[in-house]
Amino acid sequence: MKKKISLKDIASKVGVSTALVSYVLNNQKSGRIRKEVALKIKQTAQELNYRPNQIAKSLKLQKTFTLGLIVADISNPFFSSLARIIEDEADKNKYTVIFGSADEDAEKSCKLLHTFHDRQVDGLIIAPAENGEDNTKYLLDNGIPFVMIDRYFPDVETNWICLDNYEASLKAVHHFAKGGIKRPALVTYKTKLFNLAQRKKGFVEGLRENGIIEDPAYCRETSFLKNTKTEVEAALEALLKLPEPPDAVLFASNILALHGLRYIHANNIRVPDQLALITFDELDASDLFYAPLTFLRQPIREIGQLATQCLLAQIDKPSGDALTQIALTAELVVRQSTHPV
Amino acid sequence: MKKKISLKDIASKVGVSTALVSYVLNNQKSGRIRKEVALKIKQTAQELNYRPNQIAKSLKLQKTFTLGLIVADISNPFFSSLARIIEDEADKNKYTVIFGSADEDAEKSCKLLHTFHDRQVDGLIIAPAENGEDNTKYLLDNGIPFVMIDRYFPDVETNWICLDNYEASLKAVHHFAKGGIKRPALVTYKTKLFNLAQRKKGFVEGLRENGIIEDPAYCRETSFLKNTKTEVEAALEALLKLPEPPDAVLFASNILALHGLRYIHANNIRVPDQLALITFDELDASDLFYAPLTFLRQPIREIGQLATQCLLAQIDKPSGDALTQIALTAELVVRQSTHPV
DNA sequence: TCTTTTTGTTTAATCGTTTAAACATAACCG
DNA sequence: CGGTTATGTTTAAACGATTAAACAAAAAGA
Repeated sequence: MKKKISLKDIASKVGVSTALVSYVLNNQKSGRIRKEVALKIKQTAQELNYRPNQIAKSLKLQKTFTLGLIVADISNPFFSSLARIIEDEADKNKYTVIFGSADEDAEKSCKLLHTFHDRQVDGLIIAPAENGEDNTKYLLDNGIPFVMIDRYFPDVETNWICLDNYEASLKAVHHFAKGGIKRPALVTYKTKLFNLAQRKKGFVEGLRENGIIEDPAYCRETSFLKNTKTEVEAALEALLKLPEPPDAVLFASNILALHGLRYIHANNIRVPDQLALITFDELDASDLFYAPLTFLRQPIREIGQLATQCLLAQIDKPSGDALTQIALTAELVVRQSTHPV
Repeated sequence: MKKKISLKDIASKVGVSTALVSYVLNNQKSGRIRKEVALKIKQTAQELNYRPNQIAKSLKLQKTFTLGLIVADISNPFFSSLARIIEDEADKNKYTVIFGSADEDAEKSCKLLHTFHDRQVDGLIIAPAENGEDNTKYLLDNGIPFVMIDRYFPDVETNWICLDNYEASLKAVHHFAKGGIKRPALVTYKTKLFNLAQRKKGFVEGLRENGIIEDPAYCRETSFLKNTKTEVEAALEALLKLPEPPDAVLFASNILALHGLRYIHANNIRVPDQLALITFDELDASDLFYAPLTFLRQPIREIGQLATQCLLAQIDKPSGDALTQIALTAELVVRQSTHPV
């Protein structure tokens, strides 16, 4: 790795002090510097292709212009889309993003958090893991600016930008009911994560509002961290074997939907006649499935942008202790999987 | 942002110099330091929850333990999967990854490259953009370790880990031919990028080897950067309107395939009877399409791991000027879209 | 002419580490 | 006992920037 040109190199070439070079290149003390000298410095900097060492700058200024992004898995399309939007928004403000996947594991999340803090990131955008309350405390104790996305802990006061998951599920069930569905089922994860809890709660409330009796047999929870595929398959199999099988399923995430659809497809289950479907999040597959899928679209762009803006605002004005807590509305995109043609 | 504990804090609390603290915490001069003092320092560090400032460390050591990843678009599942693998591989070696999306634009790519270089990344993994040869020169001139993935410039000597795209296409055409296909078409991008050029070349060679006369009408190139969707649709429409329409299509990327499939689905084109299909890369949709898709699977894990390892090796031993250039084999996953059941 | 102000530049400290070299003090040796 | 060696710790420079403060010289004012 060839050594980069430093202020010193320019200074010695021009025959001035590094201080002067720094002043000139940062357009400071503009009135006081001899024009010829300033010009000479600028030219030399250009000639030598000078670019400031951001590490040195960061150390001195106590600011890295770096944001840390902690998600469950960057290869999950939901998070990678979010990452892209955050990247663009950060870039607009001259920030760079470092990322890490925590695999829904509070310990990994904690490790990443430390790694990023050690690197002096100016702030963090986090999709926290289950049981990640302690991590949050660490962030708060150390006054590290951060925003949560996708989920949050209702008992901890933090900034967050999330979907209104309760309302989204509710909307889904109402849509089912309007279409004549009598026994909708829910396939979700077994987890305490607030966003998923709310999805379930909304589902249950939806049943109530439509006068459908809640029966736990219609609400299946699969392992969150592993065996998801086989458990989703098992869940569907169990549902379909019920004396009165459900006539609709709401999948609480894109991953669940994907596994579920594979099963449904492989077993020639007729959608929507035999089973109407709604999924959280869109899949590539959503409109390619023989019965294009009705789904709840998250406003990913808004989430990413608001989260980044909220974070940057916090970084710029650490005093502002007003919390930003935004629950955005999901759009129900209606297609054939709930619409017998 | 609360200030972090520094070596100085520990030093003054214990009553020794920062040097000693540094030696102790880095387990250096182990023989020479009084055990009680060492213990005291370690305890105090623990108590105060000391964590070294990586920025300061980076500045001093001229090493950041950071890798830069430049892809076309982090939200493209191909690249986000790669990103995840690179992340894990980097993490195993105590590196962190910063990423940027260049949108297949050499200028954006150049900007990212500078941003990352300014931040003193130890090396870069790059999916270079069309006309990105100059960027490559910059990297070489400055002795910045880097590896290319997915594509490379055959005229520039660099490290790269890519798919053997020529062979992959060839394989696809042979498979078509074996299935009785007479007039396979190709839908690809209009670009000089080597990987896509090779995909085309392999396709053409496949035709030749199977005694099919090459006809430019069966090889459609869509805009790379925008309007891809409409151009793919137009391409398929044109193909199907030919006096002798193709009986198969090879899509040269996941995005092309996605647009193509939507068109095919919307227009009730029968797969594989009317049109057999092979795609580069898997989609969520691949096995959910009513005729599950035959596709060319890239060894993403291998690409990511080899690229990271190659980069780290370069960083550790900059003298080693032997080039790593690896073309990996695609696996043809055969399913119904080329198999009338 | 002597102060005061303005103009232009340098000095030196600082950010938080690392590390060669210097410096004490104690132990060993002939 | 004087000189060497071993042991334990500190000093100080360095990484590459920023910036308050000091400084010097020229211009303005009294």
